[in-house]
Amino acid sequence: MIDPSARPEGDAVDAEDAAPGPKGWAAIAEEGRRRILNHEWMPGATIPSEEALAREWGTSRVTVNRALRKLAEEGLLDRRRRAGTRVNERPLRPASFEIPLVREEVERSGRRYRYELVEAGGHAVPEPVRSRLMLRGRPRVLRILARHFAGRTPFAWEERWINGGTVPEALAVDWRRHSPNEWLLANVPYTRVDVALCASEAGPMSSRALGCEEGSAVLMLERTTWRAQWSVTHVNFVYAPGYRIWSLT
Amino acid sequence: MIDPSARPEGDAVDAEDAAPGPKGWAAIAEEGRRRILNHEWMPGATIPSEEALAREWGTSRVTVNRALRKLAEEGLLDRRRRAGTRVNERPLRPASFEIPLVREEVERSGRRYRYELVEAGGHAVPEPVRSRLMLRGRPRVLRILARHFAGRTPFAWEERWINGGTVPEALAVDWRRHSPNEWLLANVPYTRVDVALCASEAGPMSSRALGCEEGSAVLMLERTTWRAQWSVTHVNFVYAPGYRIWSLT
DNA sequence: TAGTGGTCTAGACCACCAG
DNA sequence: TGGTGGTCTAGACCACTAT
Repeated sequence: MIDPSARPEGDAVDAEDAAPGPKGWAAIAEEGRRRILNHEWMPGATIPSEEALAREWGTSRVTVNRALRKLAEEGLLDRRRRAGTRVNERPLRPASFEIPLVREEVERSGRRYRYELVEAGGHAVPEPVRSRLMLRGRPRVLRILARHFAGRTPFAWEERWINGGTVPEALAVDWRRHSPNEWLLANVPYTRVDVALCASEAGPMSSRALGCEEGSAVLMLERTTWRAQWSVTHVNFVYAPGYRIWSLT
Repeated sequence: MIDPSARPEGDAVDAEDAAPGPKGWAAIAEEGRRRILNHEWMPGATIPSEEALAREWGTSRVTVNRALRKLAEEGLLDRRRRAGTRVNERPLRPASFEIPLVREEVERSGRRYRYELVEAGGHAVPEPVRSRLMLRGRPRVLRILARHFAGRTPFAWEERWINGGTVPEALAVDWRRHSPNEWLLANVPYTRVDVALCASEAGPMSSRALGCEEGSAVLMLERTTWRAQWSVTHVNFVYAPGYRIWSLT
C-alpha cells in the first residue's frame, strides 16, 4: 500500500568521518539513479558488482542489494546472476495505473459519493459475459445495474453479473442498501482479478444513466473476479465522458 | 523489470526435522496470503509480530519482514510501527497497467511493426499542449504526426510536440527514419513521466489515419515527459477502435 | 515509555549462467 | 567453472507511535 522506500530512515551507523558514501539504502538508490541519469553509468553498460559497490560506499552488500533491486523494479537496471547488473537501454518505467474503488475515488476528489441501484434480479446472460464467467450448465446469475454519483453528477454506470453458483448468498442481499463492489469485497475472498480498459460508445442505458448522448466516447473498465477456479463476478464500469485515469507519478 | 519473488530460491538452511515452517521468504509470503484468504487472519485484525512469526516459522526476522513487506505492497496488509501489522479490510490489489512501447506491443503480438512519418515541422502550439509543456516565451516547438502499423493494419496514431528549448538536437533529426519515441528514449534522459488515459472521439486526422469513422470511440493515451524541471515532449497516442489494455494479472 | 516495524552489518550458502 | 546476484541468519540500533 505504501512504498517503503518513501520513508527512508534509519541513518545507518557510525558517522565520525570514515564512510564518505550515501547512508541508507534509499540514499544509495538515489545515488545510483543519479549516475544513470548523468550517464556516469552508461546505458547498456555493466555496473560494478554488489560487492565492489558495497566497498566503495562503505556499506554492506545486503544494503546495496536492496537499493539496486529497487532500481531494477523501476526499470532502470536489469539484473542477472553471473551476467551482472546492466543499465537498461530503455529506462522506461512502465507507467502504472491504479483502479480504486469508485467511492474512494469520488471522496478523494472532495465530492460526496452516492450509490443508486437501478435494477437487480435474475437475467439472461449474454454470451460474452457467459464466456468471461466460464459458466457451465445453467447456474443462477444475478444482474445488477447501478449508478454512482459524485455530488449530483453521474460519475459511473455499473453493469454487473454475479455468479450465484459461486456466491449463493448474493441472491438474498438487498442491493438497494449495499453497493455490489463493497459487499463483494467484504464478503467474498477472491484470488484473481482480470482487468481491461477500453474505449466504448455509450449505449442506450448507459447514456441515459450518465446524462450524455448515445454514442459518446466513454471509458469502460471490465473486471472479472475469481475465487480459485470459480468465477465470482464480471462487471463493466462505464465512466462519464471526460473521465481520465492518471498514472501514479 | 522482473519480479524477484517470482523466483523463489535458496532453500534456507538445515532441514533435518527441526523447522516445520515454510522455507524462503516467498513461501512465507504465500503462507501469509493463504491465512488471509482463509480468514485465519481476520480482516482488520492485528497479526502476530515479526518476532513471533519468525519463532513460529523457525526463520529469522529479516525473512519474515521481507515476506510481510511483499504482502503489504500487494495491499493485503497494512503495517505501522508500534501499531503492528493489520490485515487490510479491503484487500484490493490495485490493478496495474503497463504501457509498453508501441513497437514492443505489436511485435509481442506476433505482427510486423511499421512506423510511418506523416508530417514533421514547426507548428503553432495549441493552448492545452502549451500549458502541458509549461512553455514560457516562444521556444521552437516541433510537431510530429505519425502512424504505427501492426502488419498492414493501422495500430495507433501519434501526435507529438517536442520542446526545442529542451532538446535542440531534435530539430535536426530525420524523422522519416527515426520513430520519435525510440529516438527520445535513446537520446534524452528524463526524470519524470505523466501519463493519462481517456476515451476520445476520433478527429478528422486520426480517423483518416486509423481508417475508422470520424467520431468513433478510441482510447487515447497522453504522455508528458520531463527532464528535471524542463518539459521534453508531450504526445497523444490514439489507438485504433477495439484496442484494449489489460492489467498485469 | 515500551513495543513494533525499518534498517544495517558481516558472514555464509546456493542457483544460475556466461565464458 | 568461477563469478554474480538471491537469499538466509543472528544480533543490533533506531524511528515511530499507541498506550
